[in-house]
Formats: sequence, C-alpha cells, structure tokens
Amino acid sequence: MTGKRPTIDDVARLSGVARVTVSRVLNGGQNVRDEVRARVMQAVERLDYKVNPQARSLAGGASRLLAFVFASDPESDPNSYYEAALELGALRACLALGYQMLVQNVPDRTPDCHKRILELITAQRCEGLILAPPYSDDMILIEAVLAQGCKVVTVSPGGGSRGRFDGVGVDDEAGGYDVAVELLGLGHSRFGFLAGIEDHLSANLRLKGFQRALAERGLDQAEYVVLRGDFTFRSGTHLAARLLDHPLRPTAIVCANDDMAAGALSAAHARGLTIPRDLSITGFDDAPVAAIVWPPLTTVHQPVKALGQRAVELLVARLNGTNIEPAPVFHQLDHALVRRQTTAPN
Amino acid sequence: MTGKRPTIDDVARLSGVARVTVSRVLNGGQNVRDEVRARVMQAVERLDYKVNPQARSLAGGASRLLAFVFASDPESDPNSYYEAALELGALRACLALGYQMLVQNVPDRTPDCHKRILELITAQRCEGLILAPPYSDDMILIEAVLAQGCKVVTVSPGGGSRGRFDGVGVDDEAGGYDVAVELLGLGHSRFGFLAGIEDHLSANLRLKGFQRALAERGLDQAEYVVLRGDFTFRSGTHLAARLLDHPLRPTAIVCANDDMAAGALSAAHARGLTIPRDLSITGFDDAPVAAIVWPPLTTVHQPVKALGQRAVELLVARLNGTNIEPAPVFHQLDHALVRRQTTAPN
DNA sequence: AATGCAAATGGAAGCGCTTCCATGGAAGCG
DNA sequence: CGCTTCCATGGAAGCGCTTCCATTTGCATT
Repeated sequence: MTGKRPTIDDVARLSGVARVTVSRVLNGGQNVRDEVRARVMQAVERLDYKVNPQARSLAGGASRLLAFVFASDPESDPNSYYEAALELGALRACLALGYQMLVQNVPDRTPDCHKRILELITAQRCEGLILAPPYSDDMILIEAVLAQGCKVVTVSPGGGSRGRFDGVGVDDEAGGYDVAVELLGLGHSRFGFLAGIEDHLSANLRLKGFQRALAERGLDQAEYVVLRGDFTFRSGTHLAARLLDHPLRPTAIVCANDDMAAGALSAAHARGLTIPRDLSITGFDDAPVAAIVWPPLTTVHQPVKALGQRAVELLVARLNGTNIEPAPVFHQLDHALVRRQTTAPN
Repeated sequence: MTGKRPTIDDVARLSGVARVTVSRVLNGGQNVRDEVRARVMQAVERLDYKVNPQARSLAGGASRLLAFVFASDPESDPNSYYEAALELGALRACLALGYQMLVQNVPDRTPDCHKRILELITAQRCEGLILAPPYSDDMILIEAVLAQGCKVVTVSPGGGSRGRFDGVGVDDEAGGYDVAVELLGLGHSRFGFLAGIEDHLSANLRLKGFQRALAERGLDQAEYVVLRGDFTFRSGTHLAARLLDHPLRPTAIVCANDDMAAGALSAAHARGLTIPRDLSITGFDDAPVAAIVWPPLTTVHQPVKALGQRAVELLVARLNGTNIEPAPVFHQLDHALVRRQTTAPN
C-alpha cells in the first residue's frame, strides 16, 4: 500500500544533519557547504522525498497558492477560448515556478461577486490573484484584495487599472487602429462596429483605436454605426442583422472579438451574401474559431496563452520581491493583424 | 492592513468552550449540545472565522484537494472545448462541496506522463483524481494512482476501465448508432467516417455504434471508409479531402467530434460543394463550434459540463464513503442527436 | 596569541488544526 | 443503590515544516 511518505526528518536522519539544514537546502538557502548540500540532495533523491506543501504553508505562512478568477455567464456554455487559453498559460507557468493555482469562475455582476472572490483568497490563503476582464477593471475589488495583503495582476486592463496596478495585455487601441487602417486601405468607407459590453474597457479601446483611424481620414460618426453586444456568437448574428438593415449599408463590419465576427459571418450567409465579395468582416483575438469558420476570418492575433504565463511570472516576481521595481508594471505583448479571407477591396 | 485572521482558539475563547469542541462543531461532529453548537457558530460568525485548510490538512491528513488531469498537445493552441467544459463543471461542483481542485495539463504519451501525474497527487496530497480521455483508459496509470490511496473517477472511459473503475460518460456507442440511423433514414448509403486517435476508446465506440447500424442494414465494409485523425480541425480538413477523392465517393461524412466535422465542412467549401445538398456531414459533442460554423452542424449533444460535475460528486461520495456502494459505479448521462443543417436527404 | 566576525549548523518553539484518550456527569439496569 | 454505559466536553500530543536565536567553527586581523 501507500506506506507513508518520508518526512524532512527522515531526510535529516539519513544525511546526518539537522532538520533545519535540510530545510535550508530545500529552500535554496545560503550558508550551506556544498558537500552537505550534496549529501542532503542525495538523501532526498534516495527517499524520493517531497515537501509537504500544507506543512510548509502552515509553518512558513507562504501558501504558494495563486488564484485565477474569470467571469463568464454561468449559462453561456463554454468558458470561452480566451479564458481557457489564459488559464492554460498560467497553469504552465505555475508548474514551472512551483506554484499552484486555484481557478474560480465567478459570474459577473452578481451581488456577492466581490465577497466570493475575497472569501476565496482569505479562506484558501492565496498569495496572489490573477484577474481576467472585466474584473481587471474593477478597481474597488482590486483595492480590497490588495488590502488583504494579496498581490494582484490584471489581464487586459483597459481603464484606470492600467498603470495603476500590475498588469499584462496587448495594445488594444493599436489593434483597433490597425484593423481600421487595413479596411480603409481596401477602399471601405462605411462601417459597422460590433462592440462588446461596456464594462470591458480593453475592448472599448479597440473601438477607440478604430475611431481614431477613421478620424484621421476625416471620417466622422456619420460614416459608421456602433452596436453593443456581449461577445457571444448569438449577439453577433443579431447585431449584424441589424447592421445589414441599417440605412448606412456598411461595406465592412468590424467586431470586438471573434465570436461576434463568426456570428456576423453566419448572419451574412443566412442572407445569401458572399463573403468577402459583398461584405468584409473582421474579428479580434485570433481564437481557433477564426480559422474554423468559412471563409476564415481576418482578425487581430493576441497571444493569450503567453499573457496568462506572463501574468503568473509577474505575480511571482512581485511575491518574491525579486527582479522587479516597486512601481506598477505593465507588460505589453505584441498583437498582429492576421489577414485571412473575410476582407477584400471594396 | 491585514490584521491576522482569527484562529480556532479565538473562536473557542469567544464562545467559552475548548478548541476541540469548536473543531467538532465545524466538522459536523456528533455529541455537541445544540446550545453549545449555536454559541460556537455565533462566534464563528462574529469573527468571520474561516478554517485554515492547510492546518486542517496537516493535522487531519485530509487535504480536500482533487486533481483534474487532461491531455492536450501542448502546441495545439486551446485546450479544447471538451476539456474546458469538463473543468468548468467540475469546478462548480467543487465549490458546492467545499473541495478545491488542481488542474494539470499533462501532454499524452510523453515518456514521463505517468510519473508526472503520480508526482502531482503525492506531492500535493490530492485525495482524488479525475481523469479525462485518453487517460481514462490507461488502466496501468489508474491502478498506480489507486495504489497510492488516491481515489479515481474516469471521464468517458471506453475500454476495460468502464465498469472496472468509477466513471461518468455518455453512451458513445448509442450516439454513433443514432447518427448512422439518421443518415440511413435520409437515404445515404456510402459513408466516410473520420475517427479519432486509437487510444481514445470512447471515441472508438462511436465508430462501433456506427458500424453496428450499418451492419443491421446489411451494409458492409465495402460501403464505407474509415480514416483516423487526431480530433483537430486541421486533420478534419486533410482527411475529408482524402475522403472526397476516394473512389467510393461518400454522400455523408460522419466525424468522431465536432472540430473534425468543422474541418470537413471547410474542406467541402473549399471545393465549392454546397452543404448539405452535395454532402451531409455530422459531428459529435455539440461543442459551441457546431453552432458557429456555416451551415450549423448536425451533431450528437453530450452534456460535458454535467459530466464534469458528476465526476466530482462521485469522487467526493467515494471519499466520504457515504451513499455509495463499494462496487465501481458508472454514471451514464443522456446524449441526444441535434439535427441542424449539415444533413439532408440523399 | 588574543580578538573579531562571518559562515555553517543545530535547538526549540511554534503555525492552526485534528486525533486519541481521559474525565465528569446523566441515564439505564438488576 | 452500586454498577455499567453513554454522552458531552476538555487536555495533550502531534501533523511536517519554517522561523528565530544560540552555538560552533574557520580564518583573517591586530
């Protein structure tokens, strides 16, 4: 059967040193002779010893536990690609850094969402928190978590959080700008924009960038119409239908994410339009769905997995206090326009 | 600042009882007068006391920690819908039951995958393990985990594991059968089947069910061709192309999952085929992508989130030893054929 | 040779909880 | 009425680790 795991004392005994010395070796401590260190490591090896994280946490007050919190409507079936990829990247970094991560899905806007998050970190003694949008812009929440002594890294903050707290993300505003420039270059001049929910500030930046590009060309609000969805495929189909009926008759539909773009594509198909001949459509994120729909979607690639990884690395650096300045840090990763087959000259 | 969390002793002091009594109350113990119990609970409330899970685990030997392990090629970008939904369901159940869950992505077939999983559960002191395919069919691994004293629940086991260990899943064989019957009913008689990887035994059952239906109609191997992919969109496009070039000229392509079906759809579009007029295509899982592609995919719905939830519930029941027979249990949830727009009479 | 100081080690005291065992009193029994 | 039995409670001993502090050792200074 199981046969009880060896403890630190077993290692100490076998290597002929005190328990405390083993602890030092295990924690990369200073002041241990190489000879002793080697002896201890050898004993660790032979016994196949693994520290008991619970005991370490209890004694040391460091749980080495992180939490990843994301919102998603409990009924919208999948947690989206975005969250899943973020999580995967974060998980990998945790593995590499010897941390563990609790994942919690807290539906947004429920009255007790703050309470639930706070409870999670206090009850489980989490040392760090990764906040996905739209929580990454919830400054009240962030302040509250910080006040508990738990470090925070925000993913894709869009508003006041950016610069004020540690974060990772891409330049959403530039992404929106790039899309607009591309379409303008193709000769389009009447646009529909499918925006996301208001709270999602970084997605709003995509709109802002889009608008800036248009303004630079002297196009004003009369040449485009903005509709707000909730990032789902369904809202993409509904809203795109409204856009297609709009008196402006847009020649291109720009979407704040890929799922809505897929919805727009589907709505266009349903009307018998040929894409991209009759209408150009763009997305944002470069989720797998972007390559799967027909025709494959022109979109803005975002390195989501890398974002998750960076978030953890940043958090751990902050926790160790090593290799990081005291001021809030924002790690901006590169985005890239991916030209596929839903855009064409007008 | 933080101000240190209250401990069990604080609660004991405030309610005028011994620490043990508080512990008893907290653990739903017997032999406590109602009056005392109420007094303790009140103190807990007032202090906003939360047990320290690490201390509890250290003292009691019960970590209340579960692990969820899934395989996915480290480079195939997203962890798929299937795993993500499974995880989400499991996470929800954990929340409800007061357990925590570690999520680990262990790429399949790496030489040390068994070692990594074993290490995870011993090092983190996990009490239970949820194994997604194809690990759910890895009986050697399962036996090894069980030998460590860690309970296991398999998700969608397909081979010897089913019935031999605790598990949850749908009736994959019946699902495959249903698809075949549907297509047969529409007048199809020449089929292509895109199967998954060999190790994924429950996906093989889909093929088996499909074959059984054909056999019942007296169709034999001459009327269909089976190709093996790896469940990805890409393999769907490649394999479907081969199928379309095949001398058999199938009128319907049946896929072992939705991603491959989406790939097949895309390959068909690329050749200018009109779906479903020129070709019928079916998937399996009813992942979000099934509704997103154009035209939306006829597929077999699988309650993946519920499966994850059930897996945790089953695991916890086994851990508590309550409300469960000693023999292995298999919880089979319902599947359902979802008729959308990629199937038509031939 | 005496002094100092840093590096290397160990002893002891917990971290916050549960488990085992002991205690006192109320109830049950002949 | 003395005995066992059961219930409700508390005392004490750890779970496996880290932290604080004391001690020992080596070696450069004066």
